[in-house]
Amino acid sequence: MDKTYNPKNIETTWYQFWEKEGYFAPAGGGDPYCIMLPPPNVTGNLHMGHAFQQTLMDILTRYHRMNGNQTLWQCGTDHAGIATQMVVERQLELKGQSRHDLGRETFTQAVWKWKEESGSTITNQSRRLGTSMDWSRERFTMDEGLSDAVKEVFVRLYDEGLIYRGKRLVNWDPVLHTAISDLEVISEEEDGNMWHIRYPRCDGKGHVIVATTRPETMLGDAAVAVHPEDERYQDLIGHDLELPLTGRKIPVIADEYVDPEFGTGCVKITPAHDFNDYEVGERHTLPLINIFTHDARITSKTGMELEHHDNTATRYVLEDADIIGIPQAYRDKDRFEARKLIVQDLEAADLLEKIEPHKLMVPRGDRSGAVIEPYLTDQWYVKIQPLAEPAIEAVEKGDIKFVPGNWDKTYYEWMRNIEDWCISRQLWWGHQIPAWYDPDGNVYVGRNEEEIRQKYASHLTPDTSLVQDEDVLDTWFSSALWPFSTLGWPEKTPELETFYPTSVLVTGFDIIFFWVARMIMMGIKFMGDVPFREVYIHGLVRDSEGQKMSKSKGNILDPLDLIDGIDLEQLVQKRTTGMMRPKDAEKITKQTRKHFPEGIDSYGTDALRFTFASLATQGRGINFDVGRITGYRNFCNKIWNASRYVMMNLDASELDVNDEDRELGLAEHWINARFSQAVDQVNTGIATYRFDLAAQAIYEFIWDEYCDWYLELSKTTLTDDTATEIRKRGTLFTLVNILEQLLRLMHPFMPFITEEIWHRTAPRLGNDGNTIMQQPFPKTSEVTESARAVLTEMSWVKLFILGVRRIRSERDIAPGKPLAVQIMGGTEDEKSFLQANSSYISTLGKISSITSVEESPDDAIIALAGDMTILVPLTDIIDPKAESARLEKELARLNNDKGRIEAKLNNRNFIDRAPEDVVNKEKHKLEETLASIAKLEEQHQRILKLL
RNA sequence: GGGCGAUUAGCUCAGUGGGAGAGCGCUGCCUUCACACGGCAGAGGUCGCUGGUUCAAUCCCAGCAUCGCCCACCA
Repeated sequence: MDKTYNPKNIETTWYQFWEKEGYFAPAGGGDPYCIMLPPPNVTGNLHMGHAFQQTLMDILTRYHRMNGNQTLWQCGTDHAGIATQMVVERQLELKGQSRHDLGRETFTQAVWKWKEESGSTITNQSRRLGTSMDWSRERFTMDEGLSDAVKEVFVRLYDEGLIYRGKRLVNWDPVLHTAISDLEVISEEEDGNMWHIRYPRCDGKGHVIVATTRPETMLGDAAVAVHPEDERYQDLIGHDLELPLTGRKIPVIADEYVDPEFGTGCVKITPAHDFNDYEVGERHTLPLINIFTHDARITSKTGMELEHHDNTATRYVLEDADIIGIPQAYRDKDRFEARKLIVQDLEAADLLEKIEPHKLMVPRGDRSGAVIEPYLTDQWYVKIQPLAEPAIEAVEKGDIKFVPGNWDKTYYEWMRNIEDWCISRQLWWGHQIPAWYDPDGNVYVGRNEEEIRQKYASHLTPDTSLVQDEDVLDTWFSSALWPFSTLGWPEKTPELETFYPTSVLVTGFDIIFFWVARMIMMGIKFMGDVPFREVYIHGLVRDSEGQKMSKSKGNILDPLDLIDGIDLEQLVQKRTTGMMRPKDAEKITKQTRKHFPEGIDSYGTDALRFTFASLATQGRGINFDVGRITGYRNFCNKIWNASRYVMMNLDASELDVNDEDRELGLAEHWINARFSQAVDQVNTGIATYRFDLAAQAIYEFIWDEYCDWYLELSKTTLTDDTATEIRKRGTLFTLVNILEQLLRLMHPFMPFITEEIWHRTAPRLGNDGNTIMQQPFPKTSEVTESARAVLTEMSWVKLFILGVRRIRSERDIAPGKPLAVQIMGGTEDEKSFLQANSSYISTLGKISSITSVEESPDDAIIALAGDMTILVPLTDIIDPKAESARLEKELARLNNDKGRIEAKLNNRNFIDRAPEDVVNKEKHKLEETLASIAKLEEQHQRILKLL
């Protein structure tokens, strides 16, 4: 074996082997265990969030597979409507083309082509992480099967009246020309102004002042509202105002929506361009006056008919620029340009009271960055209330459990205030809505045109032409079906039968609303059961300073760079290419050079995975510090070298470790008992999704127990010429046996290094299995009385050794110099511990002799091991001053303890009310402390004499 | 405005109603035949503040301060 662990050589080889052998597919007859991979965008790249999440899922998957479950990790990718379409549109842009130049069919073909080319990027990146997904079952949300499921759901919901089409205000992206959901709108505070505009009264009695952050929308005003009880404006209610610049008259209405305290107490009402105003308009039957085009330019359309708006009683949609009274100068102008003109004109007409700087929340599309416009369009909606109610109930009843538990509050909060889901998007890439229109505009919904012609044969003659709705469905519509569509629904497949409901969903809190809630609703609706029993919500990966990782901040870490390493120049280049704002390049370059002066080292997959596991605490933010991964890379090396030690000793010995005639010493019994405890901790950690605690248990066991103590203890036996053969065999066996079990314990966390070492280890124990993946997870053993005795004995032995080491270190005695040690006192147990383990103690403490004395010599340094006093007489080396100071410090600490315990025990209430065992514990503690103080005090007196 | 959460060693974070922990960093010693990606020993914290409950509070409760996130949003 090499002296240093080198992950590069082994990782891809093992992965290819696993995949080729089909080890990722469900097998065996155990209880099913299934995880659905949140499908990443098909054209995306694997980022730290994916890597983190997939590591956790892989740990669960490998763990359950080893525990004998029939385990499926269902993988696949998402077509990601807007994101993917934008990527391809950007490519066209470079060629000076738009999607309209190609036309819908050619464009979607181009997207498919791009999907075929780049779709494997992210899945291959996943493979580098060692993820044991069942690639043979990989799905894509626009697969034929999944598209069938989408149509099926749409048609059934429509037939039940749970999908409808309506003209409503939506969040309109004027760059992408599509509706987007509330969740895709990001509002951030920006600097703006508040314009105070005078609206003249028609009766000539002056004017009222309205304030707005968006003066251009005044063209679409349908009224001015005041609070019904606002005394200042009672005489105005019902009267008309002149709407400046348009020649229109608008009424003053009374509505409780108005806050009389705010501004002048007069609010302009623009029903077609503001969500609140829309509702006010609905209450007062105001017309919807649409002043914008799809590009958010001022409309120039004329000759339009008044359109009846059928959702409410009698509301009219006004879209005709002449009727609205839009001055010629504004028509076709961009909204921001129009704003300037309008403000100028108002000023010229002396209708502008004042302009105040004002901070406001500006809504922007999360994909395009464009300012979102509330805009009146025809869209498809899912009536959500009937679906939300059982979904809320499922969590209330405990059919679904959130981990950590308090996420259910967030879920309830959203689900109880949920509004109908707008599912149509004006894109070309996605599932086209299965609705067709006849020439009269009547709508027919069905799985395909043929079905519709049959279903509606009474309405349709064979020669009636039908045109399919141009819109596509929101990406999340198909994602919502993922837990059952991937298993074959609407067919009744064996996989569906076996794996639905799935075991757990592992996801970030950022998509609880987008995805989790919708899967729950759809799962209950169409499968009659929840899609998963548990939802484990993990934190989001941020940089070391807690900042979100983003291209524009230039703080992105690529998980593959952490695995393979990257030099500084390449890293800088990677971070500064393809940026939205090239200006930032300089700053990012500087920052990167400062943070990573040497670039990024190669750490290997296992170190990265272990880092992720150890970071998986319950917090919301996971701050990823590269220093952390260094520590776990070192840990991998530690494991590697511990194994190397074991192998070297096996090779050096002629003993057959598989011969069952062997004898175990205290160290062997001890490490076996400790191992069982470690397994227990790992089981608990995984069962409670505390991957950090599980990882910590592994780390501590290996480093602090197996390496620091057991390996050292084993040396005393193996190098002892007087040790018996069966004793040495017992030691060798325990070394390799614990190692082999450890590898299985660690495998879910670190698949590669464990597989590699396992193949060198397991054969020594007569196990010639093909892969560690298919080996059983280690079992715990019961903590017996004798195991407890072993733990007690060993901890005393350690105490003794630590005492000697401290004496050595604090008095600067050379580490190699053997010490003559004297002992005094001690309980019968301690005396027998010492006798039985003198070999361990002498070797690890580098002790030349141990003699028992009745009285302490004056010139000795002291340490305590329980009741036993350890003395090292060192006339030539001792510095009485230093030793006195050390003892004083130690005594101060003990006296402090003594004071605290005595105060407790002197408190009557404590004696009376505290549980008996707590009181006894304190009494015992006091005895020990007093005894220690007595011993140290005595020694202190002796040392003082030397001064 | 509504909701959720955080505040523990220089940094990043675990943790428990009854003796404050880890990793990294730091200090000293050690190139000892698994490992310097190492070994041994050590320094360092009034557990945000103020009250309350309790025999006992870093932990439970209330208030405050600071910070963060989500949702909504007053024109």
